[in-house]
Amino acid sequence: MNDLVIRNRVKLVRIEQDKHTQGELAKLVGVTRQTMNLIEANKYNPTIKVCLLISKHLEVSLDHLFWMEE
Amino acid sequence: MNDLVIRNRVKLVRIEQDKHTQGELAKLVGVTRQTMNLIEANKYNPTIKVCLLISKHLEVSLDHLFWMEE
DNA sequence: ATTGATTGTCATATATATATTGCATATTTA
DNA sequence: TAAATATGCAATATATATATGACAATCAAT
Repeated sequence: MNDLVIRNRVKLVRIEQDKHTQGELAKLVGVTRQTMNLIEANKYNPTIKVCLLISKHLEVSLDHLFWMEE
Repeated sequence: MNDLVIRNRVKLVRIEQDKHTQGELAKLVGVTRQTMNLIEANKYNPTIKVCLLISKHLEVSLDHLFWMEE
């Protein structure tokens, strides 16, 4: 439809916190590591449910984690 | 996987603002009215892209619009 | 009462988010 | 420097978000 891109700083925040591996976060959220990998690489457009779970486990707001670019 | 529910106040905010009809908001966001209807009825788990577009056009934060309940 | 606009909802089709398995490459740690 | 762990990324399968078209129900303004 539009060519706007969804970006996130999941990987950045996860690494900064040095608390979970990609696989651990995936497990906490309830998705596979591959799905988390694609989300972190900004190659997916995840559902709000997954985003809310990531936000919860990383303890940062949705708005801080996800945004739009043109 | 889990039985947690995603809720939103899209309809509430839209009606309060008295600015767009369901169909107009759908068009602005780039989805069909039916999709917007299901989102407003909390029967869908929309993608973050759609959520960000709704948030943008209603001019409220993601965190204010979407949350989780157990 | 009737018309027009808005909304709820159905049934079917398509696109894509997510799962599964597997393997190669980094990165860390002993 | 080897072994263990973490990450990136294929290919294919499945579940579900979204589209399409249509119609009934609700509500507002005649």
